[in-house]
Amino acid sequence: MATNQIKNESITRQEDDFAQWYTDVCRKAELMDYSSVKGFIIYRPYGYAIWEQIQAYLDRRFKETGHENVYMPLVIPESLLQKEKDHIKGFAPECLVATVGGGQPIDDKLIIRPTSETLFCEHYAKIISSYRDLPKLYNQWCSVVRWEKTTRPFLRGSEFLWQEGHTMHETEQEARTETLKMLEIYADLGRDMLAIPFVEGRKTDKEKFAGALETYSIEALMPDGKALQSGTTHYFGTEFARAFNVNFQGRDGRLASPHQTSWGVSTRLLGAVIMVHGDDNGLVLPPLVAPIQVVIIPIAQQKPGVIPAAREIYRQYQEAGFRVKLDESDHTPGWKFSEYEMKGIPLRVEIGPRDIEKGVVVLAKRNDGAKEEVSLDKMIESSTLLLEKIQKEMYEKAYRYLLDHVTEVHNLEELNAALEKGGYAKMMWCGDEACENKIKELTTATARCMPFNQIPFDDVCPVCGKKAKKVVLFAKAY
RNA sequence: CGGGACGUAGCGCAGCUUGGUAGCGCACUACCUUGGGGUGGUAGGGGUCGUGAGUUCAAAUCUCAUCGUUCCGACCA
Repeated sequence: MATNQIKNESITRQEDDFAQWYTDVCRKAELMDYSSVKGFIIYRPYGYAIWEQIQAYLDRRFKETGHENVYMPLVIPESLLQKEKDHIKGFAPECLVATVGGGQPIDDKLIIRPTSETLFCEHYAKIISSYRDLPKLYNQWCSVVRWEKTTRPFLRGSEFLWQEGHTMHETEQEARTETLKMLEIYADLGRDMLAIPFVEGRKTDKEKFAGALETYSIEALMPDGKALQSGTTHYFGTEFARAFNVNFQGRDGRLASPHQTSWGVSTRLLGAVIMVHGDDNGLVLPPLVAPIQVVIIPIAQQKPGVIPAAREIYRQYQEAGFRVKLDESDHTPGWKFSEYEMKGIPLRVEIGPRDIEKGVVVLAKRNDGAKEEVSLDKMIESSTLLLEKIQKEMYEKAYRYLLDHVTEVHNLEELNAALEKGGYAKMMWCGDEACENKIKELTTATARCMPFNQIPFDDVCPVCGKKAKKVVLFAKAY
């Protein structure tokens, strides 16, 4: 029987209820658990390990590009957060506020950080005084709190883990370059590690970050046809710097305001990985992000010679640098197959009496269920190639799906049809927010981004009929 | 924040309509069996029925409130 016909009965099938499938996978693959407070989840070891893989990649890339890690306080005095008016306007509705400390009321209430621009600015004001102090390229790994009304594991939580980079630059050009450079690193993460093709682009004014002059994002497309904003970078100009009195003496001797950026990705990326690659048997992890890349399942393990053979195989994988697990527990092989499929482990190695006799192992790919027998001396080499192949196949599958779900539309009927099908409706747009609002009203879809790849294909905006200026992707979004 | 559904053992559920002091499957423990797709069996352990009030001789069951989960909307990474 073909592997991919065996369905794990303990999770809802995608086609029956995609949202329920997602929640089932999150819990049954032991990625997370609910806590007793709404929107605050427990990141279980396996889920956290995936995040650690992402962290390791990004942390290396950040450091290679000159960034330093710092840590800012958890709380922001209300008075500080209020200094930049667009910023506070954007975040005030979702702030969690501490009003009592040690049994006494706190006069200047403490806001649990929803993001840390203000803290960074306050600090930068103290440590920047000359162009020689620039650029400042800081990043922090932390969690932030935003009091969300509707929460879903990884996709939207009241607390989530992320990194937030905050940089200050001498010139506008340098800051703008930084904004785009960090977006590229995020796109690399998708392409090189997560096997997710992100659409890169600029946000419309309506969708940009509170207080930013420009926001860029990477957008991923989920199998239910909805888009997921997976990371953002912002160019702030000097607005925050001026509000917080961050200034420096320039090369010309005059006082100037530095140009600022911020950028972040969060544990939402886990949600993207789960949805983009998962199937009815559970999670499917790209090899490069998988905490365990290879799982070894001994068959008839109580028969003499099986466990020693399995351990020897384990040793070889370890020595070759694979992230490998050997499961010697006394569950049946069938149980173990299901278990590790649920957890999305890219490659399974089966070793039993028949294989030992023949001097082979069976290798099974998680992404498509394909099985093959290889001789022991080719095992490591084959596994290396298979993991590369899996990574590539997963990216290509996701990329094909993306291409199939970008539809050029020339009028509102086509827009509706494209959104009905799922995915992005690619449209020429006049640039007027009123047209954006109208589309949202009619379809609930929002402008995801103006992609970098701007190839005009029509002259007029389908909503108002005026001259079109930009290519915009609309989609329903998480 | 609006609308729906749901909270009973670690997980998934039945019991509620018609109140009488809690049950099933999985998981867990022990032993046997089996092992190449969640083996089969025997014997066990575990629950103040989300929480708080109320009605009643008596509440998992009826009433009200509250908290949480989930789905669909509006708002946001």
